[in-house]
Amino acid sequence: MTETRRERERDNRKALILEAATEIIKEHGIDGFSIRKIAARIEYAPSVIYHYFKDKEEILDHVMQTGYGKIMNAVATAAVKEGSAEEVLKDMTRNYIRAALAMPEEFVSAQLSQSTVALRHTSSLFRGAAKEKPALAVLASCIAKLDTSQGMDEDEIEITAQMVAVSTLGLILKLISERDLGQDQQNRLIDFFVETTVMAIARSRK
Amino acid sequence: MTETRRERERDNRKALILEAATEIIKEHGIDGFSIRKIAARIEYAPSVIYHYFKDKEEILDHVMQTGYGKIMNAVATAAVKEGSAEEVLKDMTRNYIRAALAMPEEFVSAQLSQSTVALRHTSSLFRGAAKEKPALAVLASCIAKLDTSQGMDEDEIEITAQMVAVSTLGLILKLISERDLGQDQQNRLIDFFVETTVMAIARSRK
Amino acid sequence: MTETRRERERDNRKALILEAATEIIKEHGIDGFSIRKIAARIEYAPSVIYHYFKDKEEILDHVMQTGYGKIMNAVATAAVKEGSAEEVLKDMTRNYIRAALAMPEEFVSAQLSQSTVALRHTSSLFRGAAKEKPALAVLASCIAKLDTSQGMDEDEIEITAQMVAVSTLGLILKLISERDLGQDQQNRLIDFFVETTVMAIARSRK
Amino acid sequence: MTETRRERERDNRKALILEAATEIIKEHGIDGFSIRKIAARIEYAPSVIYHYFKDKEEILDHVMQTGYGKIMNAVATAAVKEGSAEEVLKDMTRNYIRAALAMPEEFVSAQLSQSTVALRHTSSLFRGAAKEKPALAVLASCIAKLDTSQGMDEDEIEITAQMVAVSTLGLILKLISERDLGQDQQNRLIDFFVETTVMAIARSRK
DNA sequence: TATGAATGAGCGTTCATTCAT
DNA sequence: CATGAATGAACGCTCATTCAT
Repeated sequence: MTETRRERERDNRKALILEAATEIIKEHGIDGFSIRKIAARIEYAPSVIYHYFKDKEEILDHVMQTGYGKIMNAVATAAVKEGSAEEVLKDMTRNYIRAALAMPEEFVSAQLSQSTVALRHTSSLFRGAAKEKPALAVLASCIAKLDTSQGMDEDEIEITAQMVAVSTLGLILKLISERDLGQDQQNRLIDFFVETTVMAIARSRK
Repeated sequence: MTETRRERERDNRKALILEAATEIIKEHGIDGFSIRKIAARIEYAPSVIYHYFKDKEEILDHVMQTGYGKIMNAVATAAVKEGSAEEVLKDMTRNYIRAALAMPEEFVSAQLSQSTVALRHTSSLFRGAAKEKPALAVLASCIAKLDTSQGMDEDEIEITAQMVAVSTLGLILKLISERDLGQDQQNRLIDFFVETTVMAIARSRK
Repeated sequence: MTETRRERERDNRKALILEAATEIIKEHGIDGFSIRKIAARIEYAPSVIYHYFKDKEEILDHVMQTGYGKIMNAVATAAVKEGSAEEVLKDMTRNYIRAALAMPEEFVSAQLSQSTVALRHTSSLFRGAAKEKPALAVLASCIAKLDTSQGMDEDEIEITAQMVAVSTLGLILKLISERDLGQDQQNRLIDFFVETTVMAIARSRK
Repeated sequence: MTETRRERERDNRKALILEAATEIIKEHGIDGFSIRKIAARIEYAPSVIYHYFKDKEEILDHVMQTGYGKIMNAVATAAVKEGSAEEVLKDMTRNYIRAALAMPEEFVSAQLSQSTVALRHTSSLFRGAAKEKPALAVLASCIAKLDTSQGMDEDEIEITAQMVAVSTLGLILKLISERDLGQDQQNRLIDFFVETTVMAIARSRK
């Protein structure tokens, strides 16, 4: 029992640290993130952090994993909505973009980290990815529901989903990089992207 | 004569520094790049570097311009080739992807760096970018030559070019991230991407 | 208890740093003063200093406050003595000169430094300085007690105090510059200065 | 002959360097003064400067000497004017202050430099200084002409001149230190100082 | 005479990390 | 479990100076 409470407390403190880390990444970017800033924020000595995490990298890995989860939720939300397959696909893409833009630093670090931990989550181009990766699976199943997908085999659906995924990722990353674009232009680009991408798939077989 | 030799030697040394800088960026990314690392690599005192370049930024600028030049060359090569507009567009995209994959670390760090210097080179989503950014200009002019572009105004051509650019970037970045994919799958993805993207544009107005 | 010992040790170390800082200022002047020189002197790594002080400025502030305190003590000692206002004023001036001569390098560098930190402590010519600057306040209140001050308004008392202060400062700085003068001549100059200055004020309104 | 022309050219270049040095001190202060900045300004390589001057200090010494000369001229100008002794004394003091404020950095460095070269020029508190130091001589002769000086012996006149000199120096240094005072307050202080100082001497013996 | 190359010391500051307590 | 002390490396940059050419 005592054992369990201790563990709970320990987990609480770990969560506290990760929370602080996330906020710092949000505010200072991935490069401005440091153990000492976490310590300052949670009002502990920097060395305390090493009781809970091996090193800086371990913390980063945790933050990325959490971020990935948030994005997945956003995508999944669209998936369950009603409407034509086309509408659902547009919604999903839009949600994905919006969710990513809402946590730009976390997103970028998650997507681009070369750390093994991160790659385990984000790799999505291999053959069969649509079966292993939940995000891709949702996307693929949505594409499969389009009228035009009649006649597409599994492989083709997967690769189409992958193309949508990478294209969207490209847009998001550029939008994050060039965050000073202005709201108008940003919306214009997103709208255009969503419309043309979905339309392109919808028409691809006609 | 002596004059010229001196200049040559000076240029040699500048090149040496830039070379070292490029390697460091390859290994440590743009953020891990430092004057002192250059100095260590070329086995000179750090202060020497300031004989040849005003500051860190100037070096970065040179490196990025060089990298950018390589990419531009690859793209331009396709631009002058004969063939239908569609063929040229496909070639250009392919060349862009290949060129980027040939210098992955440099490319990634340049594209994703938030540094002002880097952004100066890579920003391409603002309105009017097609006029300022050579790479985008080439792409736009190519799109303008497609049959389907009849009736597209300048704005629409620009935003289309931007969409092609970000999508391609997304693919490249993922291909670099997941470099263990295997040659076959990589080719398959690139081919599919190029075909569907160009086709999508080619059909967009019909 | 342990708590207290720790604090004591911490304070000890802070004092050690400040001591070293003071010595360095003595030897190299305020502009030759550096964090790294402190570190070298106390034989610690430079970064240690940042455990105890926020930055260079905070250290300078402490050092100057201490120096200022010594001077103030000397002046204040005279202020509480009995005797005619004239006598007190003479004593004060004399004590000020003596105290300054006892810590020449510190005094000079503090008085002449253009650093914001130093100026914060030494500026005294602005309107209203007599209210903000303790040293000037003491001087002004003493002047106000002279018979001749009848009829002087606050402004006039302040500016008179300022004139006494700058004149005395001038004497001190020259005495420090020309430290090889010889004791006799030094005393002669100080005596003459004190007598004539006080007398000049004492008679100014008659 | 050739010899002489060479020498002339050499002197020209030395003067050029000193001129540049003076400007730099004016603009960047004594601490911002550097060999490299001189070199940049005269558009020569830094190392050239070492052909003409042993080191940084030698340049500084020259600059100070020149500055001293300028001040002396300002004081002398007043000395030859007509008017009552009191008026001349006031003018002299005012000119001295104005001249010093017009070249603050040079003045401060000259007055406070501990370098032997500088001290040779600025020392003025020793007994007999009024005979050796032109500036003090002028001041003393002026004081001697005041009505009140009847009965003052040489020694007393000298020490009075010394007191005027150090007091004025004190005012100047503080005015330079606190350069942000505002023109009004600066004028107010100078006027008050000149009036009260001269009056104090003029009345000292009555 | 003048040059450019080069050095080495120095600056304030931040950092991840270790360790004894 | 938590602390504070401490380290050593790293950062960009400026400087006075030397030296071979």
